[in-house]
Amino acid sequence: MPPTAATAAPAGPAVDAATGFRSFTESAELPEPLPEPARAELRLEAVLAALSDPLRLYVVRKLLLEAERIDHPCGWFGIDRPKSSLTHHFRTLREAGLIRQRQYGLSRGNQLRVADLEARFPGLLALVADWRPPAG
Amino acid sequence: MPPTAATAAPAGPAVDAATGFRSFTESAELPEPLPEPARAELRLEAVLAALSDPLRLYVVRKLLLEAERIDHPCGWFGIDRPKSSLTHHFRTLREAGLIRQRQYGLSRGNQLRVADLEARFPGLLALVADWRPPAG
DNA sequence: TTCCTTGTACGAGTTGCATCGTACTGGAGA
DNA sequence: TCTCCAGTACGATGCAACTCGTACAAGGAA
Repeated sequence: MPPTAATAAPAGPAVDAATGFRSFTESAELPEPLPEPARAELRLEAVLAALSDPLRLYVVRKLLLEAERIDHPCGWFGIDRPKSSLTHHFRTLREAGLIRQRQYGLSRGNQLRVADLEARFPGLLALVADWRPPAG
Repeated sequence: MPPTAATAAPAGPAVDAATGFRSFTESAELPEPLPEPARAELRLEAVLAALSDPLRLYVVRKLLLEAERIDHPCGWFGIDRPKSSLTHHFRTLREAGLIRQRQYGLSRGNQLRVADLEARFPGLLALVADWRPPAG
């Protein structure tokens, strides 16, 4: 944590002009993530509980397969549920340590914690990648 | 599945005289398992939900590390809970497809479905083996 | 300033799960 | 036959999670 260096940086991260996606190549420009467990604090029970819900499994899988270096707001996932329900599920994922959330003005970027998860639970994300939804 | 061969076998499996443990080297002698999902029916969500409970994680890990070729009754695990609670957790594990249960007269043998789990969810059991209980 | 958008906070209703006491079943041994 | 024993079945309780509607906060654009 640099004491004062980041304050002069622009408010948001670099944005691809064509896609509107935010890039993570320059990590110094990013706003601080919302509260989350550190890598050493990740609990297998909590991670598995978070992944035992098909909706959250879908979110994690979509992030894993389609958003490796880019984060996306909640609306990007195309889930037809009330906003308050999505808030609940994304917070569950963040508190279990599966995703990192950053605030960009209005929207909130969701990024999978690939490195942390692979370090603590190697092979787990491969199981998520192989998953298929129950019926459809 | 041999059509009629197993009917003439003795009631129980081979038992080690020194330890009292039942061996699975002669599978033809075993009684039929209790109802369980077939390998192709295993659902990742259900398996992860079953493993999200620390008590069940402990049971699966103990079976994985200490009972590879042998099954054990519920009492063997040394869990200080009422019997009705243990029935609930072992049934949850069986219905999710993690363990196989066979009736030997009075007691019921619990065996981890290592081959099925490795085939459907490779690497999952390695995560269970690395798990450590929360505090103690 | 006014409106739109993204998402949170709060609360209520509902469901499901964990826990456990009690009664019961069915085999094994004295 | 009588008793013990491993485990089930049933029902009650309490708690946590899922779902959702509504109200609210805050940035961005007209």
